[in-house]
Amino acid sequence: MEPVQTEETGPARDAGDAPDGQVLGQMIRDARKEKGLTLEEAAKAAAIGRSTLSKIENNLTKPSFDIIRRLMQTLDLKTPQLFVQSGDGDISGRRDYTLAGRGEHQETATYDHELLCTELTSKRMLPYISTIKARDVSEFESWVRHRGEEFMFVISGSLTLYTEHYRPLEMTEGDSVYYDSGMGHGCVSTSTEDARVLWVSL
Amino acid sequence: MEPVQTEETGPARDAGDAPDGQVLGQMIRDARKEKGLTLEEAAKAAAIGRSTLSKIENNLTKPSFDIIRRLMQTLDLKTPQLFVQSGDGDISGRRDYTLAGRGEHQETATYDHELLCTELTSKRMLPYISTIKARDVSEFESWVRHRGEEFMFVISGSLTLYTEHYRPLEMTEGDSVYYDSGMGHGCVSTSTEDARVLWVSL
DNA sequence: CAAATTTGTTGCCAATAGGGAAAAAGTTTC
DNA sequence: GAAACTTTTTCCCTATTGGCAACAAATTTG
Repeated sequence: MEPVQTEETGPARDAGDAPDGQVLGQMIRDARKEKGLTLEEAAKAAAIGRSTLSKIENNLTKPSFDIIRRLMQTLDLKTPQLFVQSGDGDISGRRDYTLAGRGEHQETATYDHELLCTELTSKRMLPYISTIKARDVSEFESWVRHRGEEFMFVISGSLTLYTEHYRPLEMTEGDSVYYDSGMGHGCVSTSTEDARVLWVSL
Repeated sequence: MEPVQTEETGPARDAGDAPDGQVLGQMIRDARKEKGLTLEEAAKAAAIGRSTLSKIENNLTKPSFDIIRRLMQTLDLKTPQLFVQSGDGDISGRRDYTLAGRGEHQETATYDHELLCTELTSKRMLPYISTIKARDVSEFESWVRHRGEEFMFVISGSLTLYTEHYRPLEMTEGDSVYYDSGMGHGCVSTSTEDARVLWVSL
């Protein structure tokens, strides 16, 4: 079988189509419409003037940071979309898949990582499958720690997840955990076979 | 066994400690220092005046949206932290886990979703395990479609993933895919048992 | 189809952000 | 410890934002 792995088709990159200069207003307007709010309602909810909102939606003004924040709250806008910059690209209309066991391997002292969907470089989440090599906490010289959030799902085996501020968490097949990866953390296999987990970090 | 599921300990919520009025400057300063940049270097890199940056760091001015964006690029600031509002909070120092099969169920015509780690409401990724009920594309009245990115991992069984712009993708246990969820998409089980997948959307 | 009401857009003006340059504070060097 | 240099803060000024209110457009009502 060939290492078929990635495809790049479809509407692909709409380069300069980011909230940069223009589209921001449109995004906000869409969000507002989607919630079925009028300018006045939305404006009041966000505690800003309706004119201001109008101007923002028509790109007649570059909103300030806190105005944006208020709008995000009101309209349930997710941060990511807003910050797409033309250049660092989004994944509009893209797809990438990885067959079981065909990810890109990367080994450390305590883990054996298999990065998934690596062809899609501009994606925002980082998924990988890891085989836990560590068998004892002492094998970690230092905690893994990096700003962001992390989700972990136990594919097979069982393990203990150590996280700062908390007591160790015993996990087995099918269990999952979500945590602030800014906290130090590390996994240790407790099953006879090495535990395998799926990690998604952000 | 009791429905033990979530824990809230550690440094937890620092309530009004959000970038709201004050802390934003501190965050930016920290980020800059961490990269070992001087005001001038950072300012130049972000294409803004050094005085401006100084004022922002000292909370003497409320930066505009695009200034913030430029800074985020330059300083590798992640969006989430910046937008934490006192109230909806971030997940700093938090952790939440879900034991196998104990997630919050949510059913649709074609899927049976089990939401994971739901106690951590302010998390940015949305992980859930789904059992694919659909057995034929025709069962989808319309594609699922929502702005964002999505990662999927096949836990068991096999399925066909239909996505707009692409030919259907056959997947089995251990395969994974990452795609723009703005594209219409839908899954159909092809194995005798219903396929189970782990989804993480953003 | 005109009046009434609601929704969205434009002027206008006070308040303030952002940049240049000078002053102040902090470092290093001799 | 003063001089030389670097880094940060403070003024000052112009450009823009954001809100109020008047205006225009669209929708509803009688």
